[in-house]
Amino acid sequence: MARKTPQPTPRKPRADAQRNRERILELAKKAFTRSGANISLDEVAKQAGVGAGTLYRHFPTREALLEAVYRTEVEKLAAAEREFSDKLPAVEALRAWMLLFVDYIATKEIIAPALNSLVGGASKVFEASGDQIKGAIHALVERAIASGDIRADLDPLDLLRALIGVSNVASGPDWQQSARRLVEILIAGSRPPQ
Amino acid sequence: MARKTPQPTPRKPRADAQRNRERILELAKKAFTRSGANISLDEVAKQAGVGAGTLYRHFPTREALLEAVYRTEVEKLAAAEREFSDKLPAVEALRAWMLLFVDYIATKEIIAPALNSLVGGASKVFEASGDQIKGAIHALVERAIASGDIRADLDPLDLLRALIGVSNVASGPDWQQSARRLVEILIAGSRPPQ
DNA sequence: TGTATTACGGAGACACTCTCCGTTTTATTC
DNA sequence: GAATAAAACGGAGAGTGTCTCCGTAATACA
Repeated sequence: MARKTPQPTPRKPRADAQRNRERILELAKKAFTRSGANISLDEVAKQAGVGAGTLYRHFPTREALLEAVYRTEVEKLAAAEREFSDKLPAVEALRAWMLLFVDYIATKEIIAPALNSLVGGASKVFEASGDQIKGAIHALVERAIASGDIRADLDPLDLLRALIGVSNVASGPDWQQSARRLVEILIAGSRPPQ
Repeated sequence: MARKTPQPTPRKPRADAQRNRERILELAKKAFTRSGANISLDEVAKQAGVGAGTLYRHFPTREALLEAVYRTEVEKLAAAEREFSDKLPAVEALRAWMLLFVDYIATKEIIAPALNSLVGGASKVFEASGDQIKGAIHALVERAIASGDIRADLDPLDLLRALIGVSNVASGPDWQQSARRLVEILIAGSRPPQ
């Protein structure tokens, strides 16, 4: 009967909690995009019109907040993998996905400074949401290997590392072009020895 | 006549200032290597046995300190470029240098978290010392292009970005191997279309 | 040795992180 | 529509790190 409550204490979650959570996410994304991943969390709380305690209750750490903010985007990337794999030849799918990854960062759908502190430190985003990303590139590479377009001994994570790396050096007006060129280099370098 | 003093007020720099500067650098490198690039600077000052004011006078920002700490290493990288270029065929020189770069980070001669905060933010290391690094890879790539081993339209900085990127994801016991594999991928991907 | 200059040091103002707990809001019960 | 207990709020404040300021000390030079 009870749908989502395994135990005898069912209680509808409070509406204000839900509201606040969404509002914090919304304002946090704006703040991160505007000022980078190191902005004061108290400041984010203020902008969202909540107390610091509320923010920290919903998101215990900065990284938890970052992860929540970008979870949607990460899921979109995972979805794109499925779509590309359905519609495109193996190598094309891989290329398209890598370019999409780059574009997400270029257009600040995912901000580079976020990846920066996430990947750099003892972060969790690329362990939690990261599993999705890893799964995506893993599937793409596997298919490309099966089709014979990519060397069999290629570790998908190598490519991912390089991609993330480029996003770290995201400075200068040229960087997006550079990222695209790098995708081509990576793909070319991943082909099997003829 | 006067060698290093453009103006009429020549005065030998104070010995204690020089001593302190060196001592700070020495202890800072240890501290960075041990605890990462985010350690408290007041703590570094304490370990070096100087006041916070002294540390900040010598190195106004965290990045200034990081740059000074790693300047020696950066110069070694630049020197290695010259040596490799002298002794090795173009592609081999490029490969050797890229591997050396990776090794420096692997062996903590240059710590990855340092590069992390350096490259990510509005850092200066890869503008100041960075010129040396850029110069090195530029020379290597240019020679490899001249010898026909590398595509003529390759931007040397693309390779550098990828290298730095990998160092960011420096986690897990496998990462050094991954970095080496990536170097091979990058080189293979940089060859001219046959 | 005297003196001008340079550098030192650490107290303290300011900023950010994160927690604790008294107060308020909400869902539910009657 | 109250009454009640549970859930969530908010912001003061303790803890920590950053960076500056300026009275004091060390040094180079005459």
